[in-house]
Amino acid sequence: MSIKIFIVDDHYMIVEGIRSLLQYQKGLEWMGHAMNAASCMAYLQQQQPDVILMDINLPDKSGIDLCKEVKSKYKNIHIVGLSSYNQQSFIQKMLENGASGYVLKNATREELVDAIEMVMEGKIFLSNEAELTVQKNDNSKTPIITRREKEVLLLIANGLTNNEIALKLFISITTVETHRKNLLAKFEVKNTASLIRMATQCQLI
Amino acid sequence: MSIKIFIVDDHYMIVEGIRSLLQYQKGLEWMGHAMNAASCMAYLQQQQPDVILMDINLPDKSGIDLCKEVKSKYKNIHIVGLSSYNQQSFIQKMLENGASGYVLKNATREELVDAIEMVMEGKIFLSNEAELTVQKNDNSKTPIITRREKEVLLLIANGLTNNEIALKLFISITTVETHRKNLLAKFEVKNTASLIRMATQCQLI
DNA sequence: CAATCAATCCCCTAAAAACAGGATATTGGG
DNA sequence: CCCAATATCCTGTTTTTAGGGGATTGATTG
Repeated sequence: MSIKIFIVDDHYMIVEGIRSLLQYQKGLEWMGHAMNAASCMAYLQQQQPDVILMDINLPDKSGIDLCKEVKSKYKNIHIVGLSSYNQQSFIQKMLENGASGYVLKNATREELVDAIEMVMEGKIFLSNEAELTVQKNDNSKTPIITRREKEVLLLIANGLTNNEIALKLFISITTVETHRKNLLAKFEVKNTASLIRMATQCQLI
Repeated sequence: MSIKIFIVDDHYMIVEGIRSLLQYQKGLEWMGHAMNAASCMAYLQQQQPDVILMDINLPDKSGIDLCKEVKSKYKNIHIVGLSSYNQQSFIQKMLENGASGYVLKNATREELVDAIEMVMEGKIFLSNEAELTVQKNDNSKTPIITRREKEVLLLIANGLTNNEIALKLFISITTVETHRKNLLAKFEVKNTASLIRMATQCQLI
């Protein structure tokens, strides 16, 4: 029985490219594609593929979120993340949200087919380069910050002072100072400039 | 006579996708593709296409540089930039370096064909969204800063205090403060956090 | 249940940055 | 050569951060 493949990507060229790469591959059945998260979910109500190739960047919501949503409703669907960015944080988040693999958009046909077959066997597949990235950045410098801290961080990035943040969040200025203190500690920096810089690099802003 | 098309992109999926999109389009002839700048230049020594679709991000050099190189040797080749990023700075640099058009990777077949035909007529083609970006950011908010100011900006971004910057640049701390003051004024922000944020957005950091 | 973590609040001091309002060389381009 | 822009320096005041101590509450969780 063929493995049923579905693609979610808003780039025609990618969709066409994958279709073209896979079309004469036996054992695979092309079910179609969606260009955004909403139509993907709508499609899944009618039919379920075995494997979804899913772009990280969709117009209506991030592939990372969509991944979670799909997996929570359809446990048997295997998801392979698809992206041109070889960024550790994305890879990790996709896997945390239930993805079984991650393929870069410069993958070859062989890599793509491998990925599909491996995730069907319940294994994890990562593109060569993606795997390297994970290893290289595994002891990632991105600190774990709490929800509140992130909130404060964003407001700091927007140029608000501690006082303004306090007013906005209905908390004491001393609390804001504490959050800020913790952020500086977690990012291992000693002032606002570095904080914003690091946070930007960690794509938290 | 058919328009001869050549593609430079290191993503198989994109190359396949474009080939697939254009293969039954009459009036177009697919010449082949290169996966990097070097093999593109090598190919051009043998044969010259009419239009090159060129990715912005290549493994060995940026499409922006390759664009310049190709145009300096082969004036008659029309170049269409190809990218998933809809970033004004890239678009502008491609055009400055002799590109005739810029297409996003989520373009439809029609858009792609339009682009190719338009640039062959010597016109400029920009994807709808790319055009919007150019317009929106044309009166760009990126302020003009002096060499010294940029130097100071970078050091600020690296987390140095005014004092440390003063020591490093062999200038008085008051001078650093002045530069900082001017930076805040030019970026129209009122503290370091916003400054670093804006500077990052303007890709100055 | 004890322990941990998140979020809140407080005090204190010193350092740093923001803001105001100047001045003075230097220099490159019209 | 002159002017405008750049870079430099100054003296103030006020606001904001950084960094050092804490403490309390509530939720989560092994």
